[in-house]
Amino acid sequence: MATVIELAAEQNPSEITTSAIAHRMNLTQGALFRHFPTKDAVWQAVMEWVASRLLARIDQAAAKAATPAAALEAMFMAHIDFVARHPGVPRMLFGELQRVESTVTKRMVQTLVTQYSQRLHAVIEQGKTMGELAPDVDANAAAVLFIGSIQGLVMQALLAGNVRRIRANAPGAFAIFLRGIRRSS
Amino acid sequence: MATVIELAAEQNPSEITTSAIAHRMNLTQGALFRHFPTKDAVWQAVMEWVASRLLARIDQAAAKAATPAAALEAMFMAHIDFVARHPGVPRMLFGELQRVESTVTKRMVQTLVTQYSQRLHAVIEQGKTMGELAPDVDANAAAVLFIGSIQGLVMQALLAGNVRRIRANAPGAFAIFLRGIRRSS
DNA sequence: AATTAGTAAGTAAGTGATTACTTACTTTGA
DNA sequence: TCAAAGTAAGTAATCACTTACTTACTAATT
Repeated sequence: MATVIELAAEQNPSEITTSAIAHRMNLTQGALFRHFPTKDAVWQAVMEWVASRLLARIDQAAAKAATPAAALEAMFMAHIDFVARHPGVPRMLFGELQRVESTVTKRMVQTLVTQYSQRLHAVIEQGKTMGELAPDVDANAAAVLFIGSIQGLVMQALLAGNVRRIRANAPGAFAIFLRGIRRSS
Repeated sequence: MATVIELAAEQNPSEITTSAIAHRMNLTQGALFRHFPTKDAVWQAVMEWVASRLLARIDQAAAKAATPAAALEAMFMAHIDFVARHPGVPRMLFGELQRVESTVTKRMVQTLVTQYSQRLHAVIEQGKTMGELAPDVDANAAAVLFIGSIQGLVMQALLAGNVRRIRANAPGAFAIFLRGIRRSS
């Protein structure tokens, strides 16, 4: 699984072959099929790994924060950090969403995004009741914008071919987002 | 080219075969190679078509607007409209950006995004000097967020499998974005 | 303690399906 | 008449997956 994520950082995830995975592990291609029945099973295992790790990091970051706005910022930065550490992950997730047929792996990404959105929704609503965020904010739109901001940063990194830069640009993007939902003083 | 964009709306763009394109055009696969030397040449033609049309729509929308903020909104909605009309386009662009090697088509997407960002940058700076937008706004971060918002909406549509809904959710997302860069009264 | 049997993990060389692209030949229209 | 546009049947490469066989180790039986 670590090998697949590593390869996804170096090439188009949909073009990762079983041969490439095995070769990177210093194995022959056939050996891979002693441990996974199909290639799709490999992807399912990888997706499961990604989903659990990412959500755990997000939750951990949010738990430490004092206020809802601080929680959003911590979640944002934790996500950016996760992506910077594993540049192959967003590529894999995007790639899966491209599929039209409802494959098992696509559905796993769908549930991941759903769970992510629910967490955002909860924090935003909490921020509204606590008076930290504007009461007329559309929580759904804010969640979309939150995830979209990260996507935008990732895209910029893909364009520049520089994954490190994503960390430098993240605070600026989040600042605008927060200003867009914060209660005006 | 229209056929490719049509197919990209129905399946993973990277899995579109020359056979599928030809069949949709009621031709045999070989006939396609009378008009294009390679499959990549087809993609280059498609990308050129997309880039010129999208930028033209954006410029047209911006020209009609009275103020910079109105121009941003018009550009946003024009982009959303374009995507809703051609659901295959964002999938193609995302797919190209996934590539690691610097292919001709990837570079075309890169220039498209660069030109797009330059236009956004100009409008935002204009809005700052006219006092409509906050003077301390990071124009680069704002441009990333603008494009990211659209990506977020597209992703939501891909998740739901419903491209129409993107039009309904667009105003809410843009409202938060604008609030994030507008000069506080 | 020594032999035997069984098993998980590996290799190397297939297989059939699919793909972009080619070739030899035919049709069509100005 | 001739060139552009089309067809049908290739071709070589690549892919996921299979098969036949080997190796290293463990457990059970003698």
